Amino acid sequence: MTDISRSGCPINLSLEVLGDKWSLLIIRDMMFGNRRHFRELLTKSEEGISSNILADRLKTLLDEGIITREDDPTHKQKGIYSLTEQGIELLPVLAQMAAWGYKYLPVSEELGIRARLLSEGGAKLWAEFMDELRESHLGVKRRKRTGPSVGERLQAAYESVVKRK
Amino acid sequence: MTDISRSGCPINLSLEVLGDKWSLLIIRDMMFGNRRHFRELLTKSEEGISSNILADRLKTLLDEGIITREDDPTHKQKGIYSLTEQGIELLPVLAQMAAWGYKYLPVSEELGIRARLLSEGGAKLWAEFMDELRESHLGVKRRKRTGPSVGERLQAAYESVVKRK
DNA sequence: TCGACTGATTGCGATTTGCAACTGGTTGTA
DNA sequence: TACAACCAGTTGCAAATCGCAATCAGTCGA
Repeated sequence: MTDISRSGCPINLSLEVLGDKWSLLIIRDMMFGNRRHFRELLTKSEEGISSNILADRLKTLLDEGIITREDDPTHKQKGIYSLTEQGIELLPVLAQMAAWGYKYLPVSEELGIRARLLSEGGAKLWAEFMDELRESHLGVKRRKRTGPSVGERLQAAYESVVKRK
Repeated sequence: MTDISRSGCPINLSLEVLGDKWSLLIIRDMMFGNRRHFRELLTKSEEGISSNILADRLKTLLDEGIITREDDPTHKQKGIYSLTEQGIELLPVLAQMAAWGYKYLPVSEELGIRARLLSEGGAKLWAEFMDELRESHLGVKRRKRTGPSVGERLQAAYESVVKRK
C-alpha cells in the first residue's frame, strides 16, 4: 500500500484501500462466514487464499482501521479478528456488489442465495444485519428481538440449497 | 483477466471483473465526468492512468459487456465508449463506495461534494441519475422533466466548490 | 505538405502475486 | 514427559502484472 494517494476522490481512496482481489473477500468471510481466526480465514474460504497474502492483507486492514485484533484467551497463539464500525459499514458496498454479480455473472446457486436474500431485503435488512455485526464484533448490546437473526436466516437459506443437492 | 474463476460467489465474481485499481475509476469517469473517448479518459482524469493500462482495461470491460465501443462519425480513428445497462447498474456500487470513502477517508473538499450529494440523495436520486445515463449512453428516451438534471446538479456543486478556492 | 492529434503498442524495470516449504511456539493426549 | 497436531505467521523464488516513457501508423485541419 503506497502512502501517497493518487487523488482525493472518495472512490479512488476507497479503491486504494480495498481495490484488490482479496481484501473484500476477507471482509466478506468475516461478515457472512463468521471467520475470526487466521486459520479459519485461510482454510475455510471458497477461494483458497495463500497465507502470505492473508497475513499481508490483515496487516493492511488493521492499519486502515477496518478490523482489530485481540488475543484469544483460550489459546495463547490465537488471535481474534473483529470488524470495526468502519468495517461493518462496508456491508452496503458488499451487498451492492453481490447484487450486481448475482444479476450479471455466472453465480452458483448455493452461493447466490444469500446475495438474493440480501438484495431483496434492501436497506432495512442491511441495517438489521449491521446491528447484529455490532453485537458480535463490537460487543454492543442489542434490544431483544424475536425470531431468527438475519445471520441465521442467511445461513439457513444457504444450507437448504446445499442439502438439496 | 483469467478465464477460470476461483468460486461462484457473486462477490468474488464481481471482484474478478472489477477488483483492480483502475476499472472502477474508468467507469466513474464515464459516469460522472462524461468521458467517452480514449484521449479524454487518458488525460482528463485526476489520477493519470497510463495508456497501456487504459487500453487493456477498456478491452476487458468490452469483453465483460460493461461498456461498448462504436466509431465516432466525425473522426475515423475516434471511438465512442458507452456504458451498457450492466455498466450503468454499477452506479449503486460506486455510490456506496463513495459514501464509505467520504465518511472514513481523507477526501478532498472539491471531490467529496459529489459523494455527499449522491449519498444524501439516496436510492431515488441514483435511479434518476441512472435514467439519465440510459438516455446519454443507450439512447433511451426519457419523459420530459423539469429543472436541472442530476448530472448537471452534481457538476454545478463541484464547480461551486472549485470556484470558491 | 506538414504539424498536431487520434487510439493504441512496445520495451523494460519495478512491484505484486501465488505457491510451497518452513519457523517457532502452543495444546491436547497418552 | 514425549509427541503429534495445531497455531499464526515468515521466507524464498518464479511468474504475472504494473507503470512509465517512447514510439507507431493512420487521420485531420491548415
